[in-house]
Amino acid sequence: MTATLRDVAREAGVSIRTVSRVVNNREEIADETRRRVLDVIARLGYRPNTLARSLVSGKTRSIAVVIPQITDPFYPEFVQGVESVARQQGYHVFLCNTDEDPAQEHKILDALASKQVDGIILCGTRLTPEQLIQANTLHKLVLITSRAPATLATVKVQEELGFCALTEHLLQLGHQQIGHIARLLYGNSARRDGYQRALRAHGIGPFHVEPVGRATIDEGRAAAHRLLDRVPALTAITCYNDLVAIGTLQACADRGLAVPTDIAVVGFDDILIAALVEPALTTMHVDRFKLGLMATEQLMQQLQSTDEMPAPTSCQPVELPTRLVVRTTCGAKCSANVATAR
Amino acid sequence: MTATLRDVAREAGVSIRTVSRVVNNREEIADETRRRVLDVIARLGYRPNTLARSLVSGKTRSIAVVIPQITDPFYPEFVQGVESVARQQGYHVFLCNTDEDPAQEHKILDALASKQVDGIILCGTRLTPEQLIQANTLHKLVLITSRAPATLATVKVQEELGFCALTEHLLQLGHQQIGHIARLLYGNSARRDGYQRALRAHGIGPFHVEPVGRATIDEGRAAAHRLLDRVPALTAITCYNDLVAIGTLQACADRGLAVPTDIAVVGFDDILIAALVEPALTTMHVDRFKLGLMATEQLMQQLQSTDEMPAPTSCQPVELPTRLVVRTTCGAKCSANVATAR
DNA sequence: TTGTACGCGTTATCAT
DNA sequence: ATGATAACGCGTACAA
Repeated sequence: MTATLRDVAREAGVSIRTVSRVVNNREEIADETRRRVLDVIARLGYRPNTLARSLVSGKTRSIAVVIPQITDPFYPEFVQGVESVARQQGYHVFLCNTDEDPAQEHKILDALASKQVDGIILCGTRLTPEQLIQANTLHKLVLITSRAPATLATVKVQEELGFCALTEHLLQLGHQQIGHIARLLYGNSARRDGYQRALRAHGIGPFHVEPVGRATIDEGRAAAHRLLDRVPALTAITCYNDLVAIGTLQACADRGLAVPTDIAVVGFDDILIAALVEPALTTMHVDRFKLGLMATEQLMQQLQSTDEMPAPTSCQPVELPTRLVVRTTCGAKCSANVATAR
Repeated sequence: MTATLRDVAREAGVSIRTVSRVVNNREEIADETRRRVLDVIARLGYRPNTLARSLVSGKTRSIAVVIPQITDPFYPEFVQGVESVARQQGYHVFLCNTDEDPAQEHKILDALASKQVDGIILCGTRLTPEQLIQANTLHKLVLITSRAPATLATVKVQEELGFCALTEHLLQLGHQQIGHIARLLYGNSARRDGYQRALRAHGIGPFHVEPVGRATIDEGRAAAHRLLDRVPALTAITCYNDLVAIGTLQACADRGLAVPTDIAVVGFDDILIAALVEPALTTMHVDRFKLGLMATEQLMQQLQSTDEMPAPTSCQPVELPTRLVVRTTCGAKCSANVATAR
C-alpha cells in the first residue's frame, strides 16, 4: 500500500541505506544520486514510518497530557499551551481525560507506558504520593499540582499565596465574617489554606468552610446555600474557583441577597465567564496558557537530559504567580461604606 | 532498561513464543508454564511495546482529532465525546490545533501520516475540496463540516436547518428587520444560508449580513456596531454563534439599546456562557458531546472495515439535529407586544 | 504444548 | 559515495 524505503531503493536502483541517507540529509551523497532518489520519493509519495524509526531510536516524539476533564474551563487554555510548545519542538500530544477517577488515571498511565510516550504532563492527579513516585520511575513526568512529593518535577500555581492575597483583599475592604467553599482532596486544599492563613494573620476566627465534591456551578450553588444556612451573618464568601463562585452568585440570588451590597463573592482562576456574568466576578487570574508552556518546557528539559548528564531537576518546583482582578462582586467600590460601617 | 519478551523468556526458561502466547492469552498453555511466565512478567515489570506490535500489525490504535482551537468553547465537549468512545474502544487520541491556519492544517495531516494514526477526525477544516479528497486517500477520515465533498465520510450539524428555525422563531415574534452577523468561509456559511432561507420564505428582504473574521466576542461586538451603523432600524440580530452574540449584546449596551426591548439577539451552539450572561441568550443547542460520539463511531466503522468488505460508507452524511433554547434575548415573552405593534 | 525463524520499516555499523 | 546486514521488540507461519 504505502511505499517503504525498500520500494524507493528498488525503483531508484540504489540501496536502502542510500535512500535513508537522502531522507535524513546525512553525509555527502552524489548530487546525481540524491536527485534521482528524491524524484522517486516524490513519485511514490514515500513517507518515513515513524513507528519503525521510534522502534530503533527508542523515542516516539510524543507526549501525553493527562487531565481530569477537558470540559473543565481551566484546561483548554492549558492544553493549548502544552500543544503549542510541543508541536514547535516536533512532538505530538495525546490527550487523556481521567474523569477524576484514580482507577482510570492509573489505567491511563499504564497504557501510556506501553505506548512508549516520551513523557507525561499530569494534572490534578488523584494518585497517592507513593503511586506518583512509582509512576515517575515508569515515565518522565511533570506534575501540575500543589501537593506533590518534593522529589518530582513540578509546576505549581501559587494557590495558597494567591488565595491568601484574595482573602486579604476582602479583609482590607472591612469584611470580618468571611466564609469559604472548598474542594478538598484527601482533606487538603492549598486554596483553603490560603483563606485560613489570611484570616489567621488578622486574628479572625473561626473559619467557615463548606466543601463541594466537584467544583461545578451546581455544587457551588448547593454548598453556598448550606453555608449561608449555617452562618447567615457572612458578609463575604471566597470560592474554590469561578464555577463555584458563579453557583454562589446564583444561591445569593435565590435568597434575595444583593451582591456586592449584602454580600461579597470572589472566585479563582479568572475563566472567560468570570468577566461576563452579572455582576462581574472578582477573582484571581491564573495564566493557564503560560502554565501549559512552563510545564512543557520543563518536560522538554527532562527529555533532552541523558543518563550521564541528568537534567538539573531543580529541586525547587517552578511556580506561577497569580494576579488579583477586581471586578464587581467584591464591592471594592463600596470599600468606604464598609470601612465606615464597622 | 525496560524488559522485553526475550528477557522474560530467558528468565522463565521458555521460548519467546510462549511468553507471547501468555501475554496475548492465546491457545492453550500448560497452567504451570503460564503461572511461571506470569510470575516473571510481574517481577520484571514487563510491558508489551506497542510500537513493535504496531509495526507488525500495521495498526497503532491511535487516532487524531484535528480542530481549529481547543480554546474555542465549542470543542472541549466535542473532544470529550471523541475521547470517551475512543478509549472505550482501546484507542488513544492525538489532539492537534490548526489555529485556523490551512498551512498548519496541511502540515499536521502530513505529520500524522508518518505517525501512522489509524484515522482522523477533522473539524472545521480550511482545506479545499481537492485537498480533502487527497487527504482522504492518505487517511481514514471523518469530516465535521457542512461543506464537504459528498464522497467523504461526514458528520454534520444541521446548521442551515437550525439557523432557519432560529430565524423563523424571530419572524414568528413579529420581527421584520432582521440582521445577521456571519462568519464566512470562502464566501460560504450554512448558518447564513439558513438565515436567508427563513427571510425568503416570508418574502422579506433585503438581507443585512455583516461578516466577522473570527467568531469571537470582540469581533462580534465590532461587527454589531458596523451593522447597526449601517442599518439602525434593525429589531433583531442573528449571530453566527454565541460568542458573537455576546459581543453583540455588549455592542447593544454600548449604544444604550435594551435587549430584548429595543432589539432582539440570538446566538447558536448553546455554550455554557449563553445561559449565564445577562440577559440570558436565546440560542440553538448543539449537542457537541454527542457530535463527538457520532464522529468517532463513524470512524470506528471505517477502521473495522477491511479492503474486501469495505464499510457501507453511507453516502448520506450523518446529521445532528439542533434544538431551540428560548431564553431572554429574543423577547419571546413580549411576543404579544411586538405582534400588536406592527 | 512449545520452539524456530522470518518479517514489519528504520537506523546504524561496518565494509567496499 | 555507497552497499550489505544486524539490530529494535513483537507476531506468526511452520515445525517439532
